[in-house]
Amino acid sequence: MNNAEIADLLHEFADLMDLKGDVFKRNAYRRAAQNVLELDGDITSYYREGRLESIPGVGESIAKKIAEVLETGRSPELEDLQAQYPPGLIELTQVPDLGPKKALRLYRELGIQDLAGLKQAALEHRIRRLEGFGERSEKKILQGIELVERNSGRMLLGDALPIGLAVESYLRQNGIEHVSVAGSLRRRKETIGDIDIVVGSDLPLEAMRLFASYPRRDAVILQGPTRSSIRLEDGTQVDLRVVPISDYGATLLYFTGSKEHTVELRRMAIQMGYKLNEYGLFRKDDGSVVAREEKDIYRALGLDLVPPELREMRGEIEAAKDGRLPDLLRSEDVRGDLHVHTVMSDGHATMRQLAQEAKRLGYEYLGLTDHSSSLRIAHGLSAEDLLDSVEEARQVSEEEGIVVLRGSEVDILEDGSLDYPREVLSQLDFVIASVHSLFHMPEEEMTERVLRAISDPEVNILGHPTGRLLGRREAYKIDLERVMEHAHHQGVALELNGYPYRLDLNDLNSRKAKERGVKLSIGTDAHALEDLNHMSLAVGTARRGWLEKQDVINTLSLAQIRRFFERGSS
DNA sequence: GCCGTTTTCGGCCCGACTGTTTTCAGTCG
Repeated sequence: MNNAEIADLLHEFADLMDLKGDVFKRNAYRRAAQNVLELDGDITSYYREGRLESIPGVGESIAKKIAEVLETGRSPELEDLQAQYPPGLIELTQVPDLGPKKALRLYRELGIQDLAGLKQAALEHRIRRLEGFGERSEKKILQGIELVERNSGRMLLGDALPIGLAVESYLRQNGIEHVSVAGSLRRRKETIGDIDIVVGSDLPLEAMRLFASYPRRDAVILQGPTRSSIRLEDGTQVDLRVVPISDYGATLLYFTGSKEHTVELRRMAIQMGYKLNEYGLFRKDDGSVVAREEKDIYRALGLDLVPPELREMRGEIEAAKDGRLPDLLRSEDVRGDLHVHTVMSDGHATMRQLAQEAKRLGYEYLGLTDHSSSLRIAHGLSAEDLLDSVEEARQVSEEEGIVVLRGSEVDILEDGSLDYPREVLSQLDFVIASVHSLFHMPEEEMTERVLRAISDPEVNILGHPTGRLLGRREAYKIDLERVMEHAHHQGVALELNGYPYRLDLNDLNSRKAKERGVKLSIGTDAHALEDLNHMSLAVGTARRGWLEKQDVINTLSLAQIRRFFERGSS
């Protein structure tokens, strides 16, 4: 069993504790699950070495449960608990305003066991007859079920970010000074639940009116004194909260989260004799104000300002305490995009158009990486066409005043060999090697396949190293630990691919790579001119992975990056 | 169930909102 499976098991314990009504045990299991999921290394080695209890949140009892599951593949205690409740009960709590308490009552008093049963009971007006429920609750439940069925998935960062930033800049351009996206969007999480915007204004009605007249809004769903929601033309909902300017900093901190991070800040506040809420940091005894701005609140708690992307309870509090927060990568550090497709394979823009756009974006160089010949579906280039385009790249470079690097995204074939012969690859500026086929290999085979590929001295970057597609395809099974070790040894960079469905490596694996001394290459995998803008998604993910400028090869100057690409010829 | 600049027991974040209630439990963020 791997870390994720153990984490799932602990989450199941947590869900069941929720039903039992023990929120403290629920929280304990959740914390343990989170830490197991983000564990540096394999949980089985912790078990073998008797170090399970060194994992934060894992004590004697949870360690025993983990050990038992690793040994026997089963957890009798979990099975006993599961037997006490129908398996569909947890899904009931996905319906808004239905928590464990109500779900349990619906089960006990009406025999409702799952979403389907809930829907039927609501339609038959059986719910409104329960004490504490009424007609309105019943209607809300029906609406809630519809929401769960229709919208169980979250939005991609790539969809939410441009929308959120556009609304933000609209408000700013119309005179609102204190405005920011909040929530998981501000933290640049790979998927987003809601687009939340926080405004600080002493003229709240004005701000609300401005928001309600956003040009691309389709309808105003809700408009109150402090909260408004609009629906945009494409169906996306955007929520706005307006607070007095004096509360803006604390409110933004609060709505940015993560929940776990802000809970920790509040705990620290209490220990110091303070109280932290969405209005500010106050002295517990006399209620006087200690701090109101984000950075002042952090400082008063003895912390450096934690960038939003790091607020995930992954060690940022300790780092902020010790002045060890990373100096995170910035968009302006990136000197070129290293993963771009042209019309020669499956892209929509020509080399020249891409060069012009890259120059407009302020890049010094642009790496073109069309697909190789075996990838028929993407019109992979023949070796001849590829080599012919090397000369074209030189010409475009001269004429457009930006360096166009001719590379390739070469397929890693079944046996780990590459899709072009070495004498072809050696004439290119750089090479990305990627897996595009046979995703279901056993882990050992896939790992060997990739290791062999990056052993080739012509390869400079391993493209989208896990192959996952958000909401569409799981990562393929591969021992990233070994891949990172080998990449480090070989002087090969791992890619952080900024394509909205990929973001691969993800935040956690990017951080692992960095910690192992592996360099990252961030690229957009652009197939059209506007896709070059996906660099912001890659940078956001890189920041969540604690990456700094020196961890990323395409922050290097042209001369330096050429040297990096020369690894094989030395 | 975990954990210790108050600690091996007694806490474990805080406030708003909603719908159902005449004083509040449950849920959410």
